[in-house]
Amino acid sequence: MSVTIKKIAKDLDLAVSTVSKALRDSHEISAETKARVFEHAAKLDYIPNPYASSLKKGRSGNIAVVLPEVADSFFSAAINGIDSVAHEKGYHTMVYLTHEDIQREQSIVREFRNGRVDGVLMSIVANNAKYEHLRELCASDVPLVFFDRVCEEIPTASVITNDFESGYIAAQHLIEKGCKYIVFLSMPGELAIIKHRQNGYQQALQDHGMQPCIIYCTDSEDENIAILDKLLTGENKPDGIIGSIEKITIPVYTVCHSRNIPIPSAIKIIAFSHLQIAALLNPPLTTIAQPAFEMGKAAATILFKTLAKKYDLKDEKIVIPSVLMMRASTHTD
Amino acid sequence: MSVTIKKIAKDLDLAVSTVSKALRDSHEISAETKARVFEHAAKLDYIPNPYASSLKKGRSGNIAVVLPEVADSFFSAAINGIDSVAHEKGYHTMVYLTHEDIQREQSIVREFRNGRVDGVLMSIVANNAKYEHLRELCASDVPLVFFDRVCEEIPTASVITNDFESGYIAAQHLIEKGCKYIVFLSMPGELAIIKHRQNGYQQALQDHGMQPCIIYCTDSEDENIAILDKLLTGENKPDGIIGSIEKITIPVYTVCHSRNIPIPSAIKIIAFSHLQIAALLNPPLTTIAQPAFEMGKAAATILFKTLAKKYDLKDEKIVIPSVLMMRASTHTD
DNA sequence: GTGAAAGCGCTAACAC
DNA sequence: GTGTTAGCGCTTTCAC
Repeated sequence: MSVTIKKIAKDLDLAVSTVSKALRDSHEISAETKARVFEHAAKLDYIPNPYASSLKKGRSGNIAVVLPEVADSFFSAAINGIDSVAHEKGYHTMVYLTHEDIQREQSIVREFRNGRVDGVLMSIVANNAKYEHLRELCASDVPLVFFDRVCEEIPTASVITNDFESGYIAAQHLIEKGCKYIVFLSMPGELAIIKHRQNGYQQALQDHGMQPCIIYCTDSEDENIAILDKLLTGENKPDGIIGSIEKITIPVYTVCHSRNIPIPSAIKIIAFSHLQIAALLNPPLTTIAQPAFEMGKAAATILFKTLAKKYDLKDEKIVIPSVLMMRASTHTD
Repeated sequence: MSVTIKKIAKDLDLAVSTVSKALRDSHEISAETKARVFEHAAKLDYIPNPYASSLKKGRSGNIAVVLPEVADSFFSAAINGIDSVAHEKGYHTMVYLTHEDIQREQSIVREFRNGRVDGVLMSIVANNAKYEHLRELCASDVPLVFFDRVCEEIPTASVITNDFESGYIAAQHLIEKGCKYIVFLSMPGELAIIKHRQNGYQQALQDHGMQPCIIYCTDSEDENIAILDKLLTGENKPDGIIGSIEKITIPVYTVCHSRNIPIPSAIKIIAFSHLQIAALLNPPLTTIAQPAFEMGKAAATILFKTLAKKYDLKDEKIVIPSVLMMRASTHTD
């Protein structure tokens, strides 16, 4: 096995406790002894066993990040933001993917209740109304911070973007560009962020005396293509589309291309997306871009604040606004 | 604190060792006792402390994934592949981002040598020829598997794609499409995968009696735009471009769009990229797509094989071929 | 200023 | 079949 405090103590003819204190630069150890210990530790390339000390101190030095999927560029950026804070604080980041599966989320979260991680950052699965496992996690005193996809029934901190307002802005943008029949592509389930975007959309249409129309997509890209193909080649075609989440973008463009539906002249498209490459699409896609990196960073910052000095998370609600990136899919000039 | 074996033992008037064995379904415990233990453990919602047992058994149940950056879609897909195996094996995944910084890579890897993780999956930073930290990691008996970006000086397992051949195929594809002056966009440094792609490119050009031309890009998107703008508006313009890594794609398209250089008539573009959305670019981008998910999965599979039963990693070299996705940026029809 | 000892939660000999 | 004991590597009283 590798080099331990015991070995250093033996080599220098000291007690393990002395070495332990010296390594932690305790004031009760003489400068001379500290110097000897440090030197010998460096020579042997001593690296402390993190889990031995975690067992003693009751903290692991790890945090968990729980995500529905990482393929989505939003979550990549969020992990970057989280890691930027965690690394600075000397914490290690464990990543868990739920793949939108509530059972998987439950079994993952369950394990957090016995010391593997000191805190949890989480974006919950869609299409679900179960949250007993989250309640239990909080009851176990493991701090939990939601970001992006929050569970509003759990009283803890959250970092979100202004989804209602963004939904309103997206709809208003299409209305200003002359759209008369705007469809909102939604996802089934209880996901708060989509609900809020949808409500913003509905409010905007109502404010302009227009009739909302919600279409529900699924998790299958093939099914979504079929749904959209039917919508865009049917009787009552929309002239504006709002994609409520990033992955709906690809099927929309795919159908418009395959059916030769010109964007933006026949139909204008705006999507909630974080993709930088949206600017290079054919045509460039107007997006509502979420501040993913900043949200991850803010969520991690809150978590480390409570890890450093416990305080009540439930009043910590941060809203970081999304940004409308106007491009050619809604805009002729 | 939370419920421990000790508490269960006390409640049931048993010894801790009996409870421990019962929970692990040991044959030396009576069915009746096991039943009592299981029932009581379930009732108290007992969750074992992973680091207590790891301290004892010398394994943490965690693996590390070390990546240069996670924003790139390749690495998102790779993490998915890794997680799919790790989750099945009951392991937990820790993610570390080096941001292409060798010092950060060194300090991260150093910490792996004392039990925090049982094994490491790694894609090394570019632009670097230091690997003493990797050698030390291997010397500490922590199994290391490279994927995608390997360090060839370290004798351990690796999962890569056929980079030389792909570079050759990319060049050949452009030659077949009529290109006479093909530029290869490279990155400075020692990165093996780029070197191999570049060598394949050079071989193809040589085989066709053509003169290779390598242009080195940087980590700055602005600088790359300047470099490409100069190249594409200068004296001696190329009629074919090969982008050696995904992130070079955006500046190439940006410059072509801003300078009104038509693709593919004036210039044909092919890029090494994993982006699905390449099909929606303007025009759709021909790519050499790496099997990111499969590579991550294969690398993780090798790691768990050696964690289950130690064997010599150094002869395990897996090559998973990339796929040419022919699209309109190289192809008129 | 240094050391001895207890113990974090769990496992694994080795008794009985 | 069950219990006792020692100990993984480290921290932390508490003696000296």
